[in-house]
Amino acid sequence: MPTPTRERILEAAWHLFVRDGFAGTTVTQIEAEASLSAGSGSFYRHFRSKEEVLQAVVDREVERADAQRDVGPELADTGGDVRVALTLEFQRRLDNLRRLHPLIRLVQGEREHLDASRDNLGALLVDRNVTVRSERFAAWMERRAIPKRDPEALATTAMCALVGYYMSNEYFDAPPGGTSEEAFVTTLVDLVTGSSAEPDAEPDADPDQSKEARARARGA
Amino acid sequence: MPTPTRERILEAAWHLFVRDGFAGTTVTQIEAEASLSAGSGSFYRHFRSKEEVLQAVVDREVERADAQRDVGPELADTGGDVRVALTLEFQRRLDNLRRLHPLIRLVQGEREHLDASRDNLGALLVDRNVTVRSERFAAWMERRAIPKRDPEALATTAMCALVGYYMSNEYFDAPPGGTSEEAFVTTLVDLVTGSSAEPDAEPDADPDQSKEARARARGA
DNA sequence: GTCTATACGAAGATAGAC
DNA sequence: GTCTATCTTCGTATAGAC
Repeated sequence: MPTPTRERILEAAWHLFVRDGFAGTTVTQIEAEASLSAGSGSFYRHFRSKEEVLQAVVDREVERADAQRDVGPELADTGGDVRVALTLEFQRRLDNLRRLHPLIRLVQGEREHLDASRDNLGALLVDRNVTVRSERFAAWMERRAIPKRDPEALATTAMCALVGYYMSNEYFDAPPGGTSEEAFVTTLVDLVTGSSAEPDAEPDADPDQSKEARARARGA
Repeated sequence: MPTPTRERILEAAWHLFVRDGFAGTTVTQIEAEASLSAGSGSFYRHFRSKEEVLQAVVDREVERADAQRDVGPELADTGGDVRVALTLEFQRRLDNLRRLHPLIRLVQGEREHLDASRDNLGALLVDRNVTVRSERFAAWMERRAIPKRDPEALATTAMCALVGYYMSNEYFDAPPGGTSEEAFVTTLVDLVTGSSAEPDAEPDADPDQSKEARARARGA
């Protein structure tokens, strides 16, 4: 069964916008990539303008991203080890940001055409994550697994660190400060759990946060 | 003494690129803004192409930013209070990022034309800051003013948090997670100094990190 | 070095046959 | 719905007088 033309146009536009940007893509290119005659206005039987297809493409991708959020292996099987759970969560968050990179870049570059979609993406990338993470932090604080703080502010700060690491990395094609992802995640986990990197100087009050646990978290 | 035409063109291009982007700006507009006859090719007596003036504009702005780095009141007069010093430093860093926002946006949006400048800006924004901050962190760790960690990784993580907060804020026109800048900075200072937000649960080992010190830092 | 005038090409969009 | 053909606009860049 052949793909409807409208779908083929959306797919073609998505690929071309990601590769060449909105301004760098021509309707003629989109037509060619969608197996329409290049230069014919057949495109315009399906969308009124190039801007309209941009809107449609971005909305579709945001919807897809929303549907696929939190897909992956369950995180419940960490044996209650906070460090391991945090490490996996942070790494997954970085993976998610990287996966969404084409969409983020497109929305950012074409912000003038995409006010509504930008808000949707912001809610998806930032606010929902802060909400989820702050609830988890609050639960851990209740169980005294991590030091007590304002859960919302802590979640925001952790998420900002992850976004900043991802951004610096993608912008400049190099890990910021030459710090590897592993070292970065470990440090962030240290900060959130209130544990020090050097066991010598560490009070080590909570037996759950033992050396083996940290080693496990680093190895994962 | 009249400004040389070349300077007027650079200034005009800078303003227009910031407002409308590179693709959204025409040579004719630049000529008009530089008090040349619109549509005449007088522009081309000074630059070979629109791309060339983009390069020149960005290079000039990066140079300016570099020259003005670390301008501001001295931070030495914090009475040796780590929390106060960190709070001021972090706030200044956010101010710096905001000040450089037009340049960052331009370089980011036009990355394809600006490979070299992008590297310069990356070094300026990220790597130099990590270096400076990690040295300061190392000194504080030596004096046991903050918990011992890998100074480079800590500096990177703190800087990523600041970049992430700034980015989320600018992208989405709202503080991430609804967390105010003040609460964010306070939390980041808490994390770096290893102090908890709630004194009840705090060991309070170091007398220097007293309640008054924290109050002072918050008020600043 | 600045102007008037214009060449040249690219790209968004439409008309009308099939 | 797709095609061929074309309109129209706009923007880079150049030619040549002053």
